[in-house]
Amino acid sequence: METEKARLPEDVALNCGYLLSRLGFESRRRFTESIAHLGIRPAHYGVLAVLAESAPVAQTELAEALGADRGWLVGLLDELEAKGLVRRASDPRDRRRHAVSLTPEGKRCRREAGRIARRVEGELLRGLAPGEREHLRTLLRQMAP
Amino acid sequence: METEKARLPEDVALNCGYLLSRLGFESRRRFTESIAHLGIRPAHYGVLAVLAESAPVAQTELAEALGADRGWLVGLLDELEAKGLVRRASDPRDRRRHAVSLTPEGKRCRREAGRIARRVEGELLRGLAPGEREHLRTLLRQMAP
DNA sequence: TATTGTTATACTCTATAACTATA
DNA sequence: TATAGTTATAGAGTATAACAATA
Repeated sequence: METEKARLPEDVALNCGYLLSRLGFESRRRFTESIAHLGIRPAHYGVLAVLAESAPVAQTELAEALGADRGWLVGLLDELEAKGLVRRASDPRDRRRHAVSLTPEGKRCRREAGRIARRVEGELLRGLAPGEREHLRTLLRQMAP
Repeated sequence: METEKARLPEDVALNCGYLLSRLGFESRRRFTESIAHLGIRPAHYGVLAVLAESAPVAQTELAEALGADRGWLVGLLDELEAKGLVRRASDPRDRRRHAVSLTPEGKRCRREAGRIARRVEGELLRGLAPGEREHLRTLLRQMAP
């Protein structure tokens, strides 16, 4: 048995895919924790954020804007509706469609969670100078599409 | 119902936490897919990589090097052992401890998966110039400690 | 026949705690 | 009593397919 401490090799620890995966997980974990007192999880926040900008909207379009499956969205909307944060109204012109929109409480929750998201981002980037933060944002944005 | 497409607001789409989480997930997804033919998942690769550098090592130390729980490691080692990629030998000086190490096949698998990791990283960063890639790596490393 | 919302299922990753055998 | 390994459980996130109502 070796006496030296076991450690992750450099080629892994410096791989951007590994770093992104690790930091991405940590980022989500912190945000989840920081909005828990609002009674929502990150996925709920995504729904509220889209609705704040584009409501009313049908569920399929909402799922598409989130890059998610429409079946997965149903449960989230059930929870958000039960909390009084969103409304589902059936569209009179096409009764298959539900027009989803935010309630006033939903709008407040989105704003508050948005403030928290900015704060958590600040904590996550605390090791970087302001210029570096913007450069990182640019690089990530460039990879994202 | 609005006619314009629903979309994610800018303050979310440009939040570094959101971008990291999204890219981290995508990165892991691609790597998982790319090593599937080796019969391992990313977590197995982490184990192999640590062992390639620091074996033999006890399971608790291995888990610590991976930033993981020792209970979670057990199942991974069972699978790796069943595939003939790692060996567990009981330490004669302390029979509670298992000295874990790589088999020759385990070493080969680690090298092959390492090559794949570099390739996947290259594909992930294809939108960035070489200098930008190194800058990104530096920024991520700076956040990671 | 195609689409919208719904329901069900399964699989992975993660977190936690309790159990055993050794020390 | 403390530690190493093991086992069991539960929750969240994701992916997939099949279903009923409506177009």
